[in-house]
Amino acid sequence: MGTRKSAPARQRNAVATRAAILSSARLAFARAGYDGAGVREIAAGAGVTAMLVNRYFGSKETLFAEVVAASMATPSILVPEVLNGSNVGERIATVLVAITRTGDDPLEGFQIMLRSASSARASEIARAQIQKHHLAKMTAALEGAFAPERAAVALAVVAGLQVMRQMIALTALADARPEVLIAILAPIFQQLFENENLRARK
Amino acid sequence: MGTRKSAPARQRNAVATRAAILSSARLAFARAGYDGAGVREIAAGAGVTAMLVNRYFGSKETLFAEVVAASMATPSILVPEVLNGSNVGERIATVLVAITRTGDDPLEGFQIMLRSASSARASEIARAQIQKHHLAKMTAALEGAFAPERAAVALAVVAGLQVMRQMIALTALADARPEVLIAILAPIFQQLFENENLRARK
DNA sequence: CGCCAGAGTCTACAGGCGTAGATTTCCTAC
DNA sequence: GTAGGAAATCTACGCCTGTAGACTCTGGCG
Repeated sequence: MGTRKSAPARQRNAVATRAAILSSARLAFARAGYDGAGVREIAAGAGVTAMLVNRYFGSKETLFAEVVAASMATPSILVPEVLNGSNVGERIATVLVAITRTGDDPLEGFQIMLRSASSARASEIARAQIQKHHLAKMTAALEGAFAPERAAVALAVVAGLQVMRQMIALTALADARPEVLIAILAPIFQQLFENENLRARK
Repeated sequence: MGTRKSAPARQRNAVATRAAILSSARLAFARAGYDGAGVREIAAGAGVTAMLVNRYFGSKETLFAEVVAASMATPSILVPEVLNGSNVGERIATVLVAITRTGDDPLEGFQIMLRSASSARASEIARAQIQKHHLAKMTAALEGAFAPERAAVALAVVAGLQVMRQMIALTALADARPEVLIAILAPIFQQLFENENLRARK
């Protein structure tokens, strides 16, 4: 790897290096969580040394915060545009089932959050970002009573499915035929996003 | 056996010590997950030294497996007895909302699993136990099509709520009035456990 | 062509981790 | 009352962690 001569591509480029570190960190945190991913490992993934990571981001925690902010800022499903129209439930369920099968990109932010949930500090960071980026927009897009709670429950269902299907890998979920899961999940989201269905129960 | 003198309590008692270690480990794993809980910390919680832990359980991983097995074997909600009768959804939602408010005992097994989900090995252990203890019984108790998938989705919803409400602590969920959450969650479980609602969609 | 800011690395520390082997302490049964 | 053996501890090893400070190298500018 360390060919010191003949200028191997980006050799002394601050912005590119920073981006490489950020990208490597996102991958590492998604795979191992905040505690599980080491600074040296992240640095190696970006082709630099550990110290450079701290030189650019100050500390591992700051780096994590930046990664989470970036990951959460680029959503995904449950975006406002999808929350309206007919067949909400089925449309969301279809996308969600497809995505949680392979562990695709769009839910990387959730993945990082879930794998880092054992660290109190990391959870705090994730909560702030999820509320700012996801909950706020969803709540604004929802009509009817208890929009924040319904949005949060929807996120919880997504998180739960991701945990059980991808991380724990329950066979019943991992091996299920997509149509079956969609049939089960669609009514859940339909109910959460249909305004008529909810009324105050004071 | 009998307390011989004054009260050094358990001083040299194998079974009591073993139980104390197991109990301390359950607590530690629930708070910090598999990677986050250290053997020395677990030992200190039981009033012994680290080496004794390994002497009794062989290794940290074996200890974890035993803790998970014990925690999962003593459920909790979503037991077969509750899955029948009318108002299933509302009954389950009520219990679940009450439990996830304080982080009570019954879901300790889930807590351990969720906080340890970043470790591949720990997830594997948790999956085996959850399938053996929870999924098997729930599936047997459910009638209608796709019982395993419906049971697994129900567990996913429980896990998601626990993650978002207790670990990430989304304010919308943590501060919500119980009646509101129950009103939102009840139809979800009702739908999952009502047999008539599901039909093959091949 | 020389130089210098800044990109990048090296060495090192202080501490934590899981665990292996030898050693000490105490309960119990004869 | 004493020997046996289990219960419990002590010391230690090798590895990994995050990060601090001093260091070297190099690309672009005057």
